[in-house]
Amino acid sequence: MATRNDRAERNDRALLQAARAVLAEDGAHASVATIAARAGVGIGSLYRRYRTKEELFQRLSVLSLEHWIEAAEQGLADPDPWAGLAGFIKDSVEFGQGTMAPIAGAIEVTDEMSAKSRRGDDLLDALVRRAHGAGTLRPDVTVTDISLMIEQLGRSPLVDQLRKQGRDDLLPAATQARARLITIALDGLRSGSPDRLPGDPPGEELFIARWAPS
Amino acid sequence: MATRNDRAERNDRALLQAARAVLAEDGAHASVATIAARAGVGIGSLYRRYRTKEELFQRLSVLSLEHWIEAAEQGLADPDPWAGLAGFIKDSVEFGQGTMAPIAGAIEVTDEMSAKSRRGDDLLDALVRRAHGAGTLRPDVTVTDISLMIEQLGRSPLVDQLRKQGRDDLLPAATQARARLITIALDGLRSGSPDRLPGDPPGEELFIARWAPS
DNA sequence: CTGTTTGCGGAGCGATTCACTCCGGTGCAA
DNA sequence: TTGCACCGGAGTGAATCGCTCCGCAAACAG
Repeated sequence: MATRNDRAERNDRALLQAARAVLAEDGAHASVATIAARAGVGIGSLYRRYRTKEELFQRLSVLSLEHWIEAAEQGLADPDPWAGLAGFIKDSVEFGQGTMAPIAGAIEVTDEMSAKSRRGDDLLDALVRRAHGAGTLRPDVTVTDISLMIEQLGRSPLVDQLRKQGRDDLLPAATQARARLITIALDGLRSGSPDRLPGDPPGEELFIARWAPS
Repeated sequence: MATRNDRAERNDRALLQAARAVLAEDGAHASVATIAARAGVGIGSLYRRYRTKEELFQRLSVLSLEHWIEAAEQGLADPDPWAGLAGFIKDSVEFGQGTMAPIAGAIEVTDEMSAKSRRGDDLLDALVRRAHGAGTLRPDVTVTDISLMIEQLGRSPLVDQLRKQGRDDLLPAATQARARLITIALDGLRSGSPDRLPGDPPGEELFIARWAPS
């Protein structure tokens, strides 16, 4: 029917997907021209849908937060506390939650964003508490440790760069290599690890501060 | 005595240190103006010492590789194979070896760079083989896995961004938080981990390709 | 103390890139 | 065929890039 709307919707999806990819590759200086080109869409069309670059990134943030919430809910739905937590971490890392980090502080946080962020934090908190209760998660690990790990593993310099160089042939190998790292890290999260974690447990203020305007 | 040379040398050190810091914060689009300003040095002075931006980055690469080699030698000097490897990994991550990744492919690789890189690879290989022989390192982990882990942990988006925002008060907490992640990852590297690592072992071609000109 | 040298900081240069505007063209709806 | 909604991308001023050049001050030789 509405072939016009169909196309518009397809363009919108392509734009958001391209924005995520370009953000991962170019980091903070991702340009709208690159995003539009990657989406196969004119710059003019991008600006009809989003009045400004910031608005596009805000929309992208909301979508990422929604994915994050959904993944946490799925993890809680798993009857096995450890499998639920591990699946959530794997999903978040592979989805690329960490790619949002470069724009933190550079865009204004909308009410919708902070609401969804709070909701996600609560879910993750429940997920971690449940794993602690079951005794499968090493007791000295905190929620912030896990958030930090997801962010740290979520940006793969190697994958980003290979993509930028157009070495798409090596991409599967690089992604697989990262999957191995995730497994290693997850094993380190299990109970019964030999070393005590050093230092004081990190607080939430680390993650709150970064979204403050610079 | 040679107060002139003294000052020049101090400037040079400040430049290199600033270059490393700015590279960590701004990534690929680190500008010479920013580097000079951070070092408290005029742009003109920077260009007396290094004919071009590329030359500065090449020098920085050599110094990083030298640190990498030295850390590996120290690790091999440790009589305990596991402690030697773990210390090497910790040192490399905290030194920030990963911050060099953004300029890979953007600068030409000098002969000195590739020679030192080869030397470092050999040392790391020996370090890993020794740990495997002692049985303390999980057998399915390869040298590439470890290189990748160092790079992945070596860039801390959180630390970089907090520094960019001038929240120096939170820096110690953020660094400490990363130290916890290193411990977790190291525990995951130990023998006796429950999960087999997924996928095929990654090959070296991943790291070789990235230094090729795009 | 004087004249020379040496390294210094930063204004300025052309080229490039940025986010964003504006308009002629295209193809669907009637 | 006519009207028009939407599209792509050339164009715009501003900002930033790597780099050059020059006036200046301090350290040297005499």
